[in-house]
Amino acid sequence: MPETYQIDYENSLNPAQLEAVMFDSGPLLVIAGAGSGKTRTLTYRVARLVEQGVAPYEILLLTFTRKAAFEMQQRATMLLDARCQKVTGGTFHGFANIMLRRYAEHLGLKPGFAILDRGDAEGLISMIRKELVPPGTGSGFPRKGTLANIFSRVVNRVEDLEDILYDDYPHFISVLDEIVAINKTYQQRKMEHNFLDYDDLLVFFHALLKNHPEVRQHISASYRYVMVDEYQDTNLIQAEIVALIANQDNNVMVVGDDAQSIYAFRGAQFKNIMKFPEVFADTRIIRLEENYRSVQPILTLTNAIIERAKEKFTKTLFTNREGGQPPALVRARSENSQSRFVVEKILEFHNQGLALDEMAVLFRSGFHSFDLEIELGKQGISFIKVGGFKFMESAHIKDILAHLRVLDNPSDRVSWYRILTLLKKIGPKSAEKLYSAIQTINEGAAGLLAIKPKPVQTKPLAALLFDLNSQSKTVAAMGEAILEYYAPILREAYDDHPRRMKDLEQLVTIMDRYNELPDFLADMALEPPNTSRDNTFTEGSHNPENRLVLSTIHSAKGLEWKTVFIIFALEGRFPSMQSMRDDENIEEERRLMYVAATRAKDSLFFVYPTHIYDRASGQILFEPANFIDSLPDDILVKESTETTEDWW
DNA sequence: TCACGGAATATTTTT
DNA sequence: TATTCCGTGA
Repeated sequence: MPETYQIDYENSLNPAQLEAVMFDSGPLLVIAGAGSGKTRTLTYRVARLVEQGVAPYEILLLTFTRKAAFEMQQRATMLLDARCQKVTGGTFHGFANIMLRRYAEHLGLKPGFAILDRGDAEGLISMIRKELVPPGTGSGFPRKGTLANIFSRVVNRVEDLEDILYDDYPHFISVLDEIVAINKTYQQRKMEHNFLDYDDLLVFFHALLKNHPEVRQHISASYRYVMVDEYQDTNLIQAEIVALIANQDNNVMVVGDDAQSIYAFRGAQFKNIMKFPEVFADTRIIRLEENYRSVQPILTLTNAIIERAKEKFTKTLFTNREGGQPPALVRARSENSQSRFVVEKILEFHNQGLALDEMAVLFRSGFHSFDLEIELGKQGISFIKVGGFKFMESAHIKDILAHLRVLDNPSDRVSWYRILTLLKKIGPKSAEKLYSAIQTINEGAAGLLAIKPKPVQTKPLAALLFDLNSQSKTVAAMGEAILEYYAPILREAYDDHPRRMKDLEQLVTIMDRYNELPDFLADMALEPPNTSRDNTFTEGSHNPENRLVLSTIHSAKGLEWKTVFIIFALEGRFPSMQSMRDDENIEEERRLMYVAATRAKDSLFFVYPTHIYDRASGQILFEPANFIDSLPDDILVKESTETTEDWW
């Protein structure tokens, strides 16, 4: 009740935000439109609860990335004080990991389980594929990455593998049996080795809450206030986890925007938002509709895009930002012509004083920017490309981690395989033999030393592992030793080894914070080190070197730029060919277009090339994206890069 | 059995 | 662009 608050909420927030922040107990759904101050609202509410006397550790703040959780904690701390750092914040996966280690025995799990990151999972799958499928099966068979995707979808969408294949990978239907067999072995092998992949973390945590009421009650009672960010991106399992944890007090606040749900391919159900008021009786719904980002002409257009969506919570965003030009749809005659148009415009803006990092080029898929990248290179415009899988690839980091994994879990076949094949003259076959020999000896990682007919090349590795195994070193000291051993291998394998070596040195610095090897390894899987040059770029802040941003739309979510170009706004590219089969997918593409367009503050351009040959379908693409093209001329200007219409 | 080079292939991404 | 897969020669 009306105490005096330290923070001046009333003057810092608009009425809708204020209502959400002051909301006391019970279920609350906040529908937060693009650019409406969603994060602000969440952080103020955390601060407010703490200020009012709620114990910080009784607040659970679930997000999709660690960065988001961390940022909110920081901001709340700045608003109030250090108490906010004690809020339990993290990702669904991170929280599941902690709970599973604590309650592992209830599920018959060993608490020391290792977490497989995406690369590990692919490695294991690839191994199984080689065992089960004869090598000649070639191009009609999914690659390891695709297999990992398929298996993950089965879990996240709670569907049969067969259905997933029919829906998303019809061209692989002919090898259904083999894929099913690989999946079965994959699931078995994880359990044999005490591995959990990312999906397992959620599945097991869900099972823990659902099948063990006493555990559930205990967890539920510990977290009396639950908050979930980006609720439109939760899948069924995550939504149930939220409901199970909240069950005790029902003090659960979820924040999201159904119009910005763009992760259906990994199981996100934007309908979770629609259903929230059904699951929780007496849900209070608050809409944040004031947009603080875009000028009116852009907002008019984005409202028009989303207005045509089939199913949505109705809301109309408004802004007080005056002025601005209507967005443009620009036709180019070829991909390269599109690239040159974008480059020209960027130079134009830049010459007028707009910094490069105030502009972004967005696209549906990573490869859409290839030609543009070349063109930018020619013009000497420096850029940074965000999105794609790069950050988890970094082979050198994985090499180091594999050495540590083997120490932690000597039956980790994937890691053994990795570190053995780094050695000269050791390929798959030799690695396999050595691995089984090590398992037979059963002396842990040091077992490598004890193998009788041992190839000479393994000697240095054996010595290293024996050394690490016998002496009790700190985690960081282990890292140092491995690094010393690994340096020559690195130098030979990569011509950019100095940069990679810096990454590794930083990895050792991170290791210094850990006392226990298993803790370090778990964190590395859940929170891979941000060492690559690309990751110097952080959300919301300007990239330090003032470079133009190229990004997939998925990676651009939550960010904003003064000027935004959306390229390949072309039927068959965006919306993508695969999505054009059914309505649900088309709707997702529409939301994706909405997310892309709402990134722009001052100017917005859609560009599409014509005469694009699509290899997969054999068609020539030339129609502009219908979501955009169908909009009335008074809110969208249609242009062409050619004044003379010599198209053919 | 391994290493290397060329060809084919590619949604979207977080954990 | 960059990664993965396959065929070839040592």
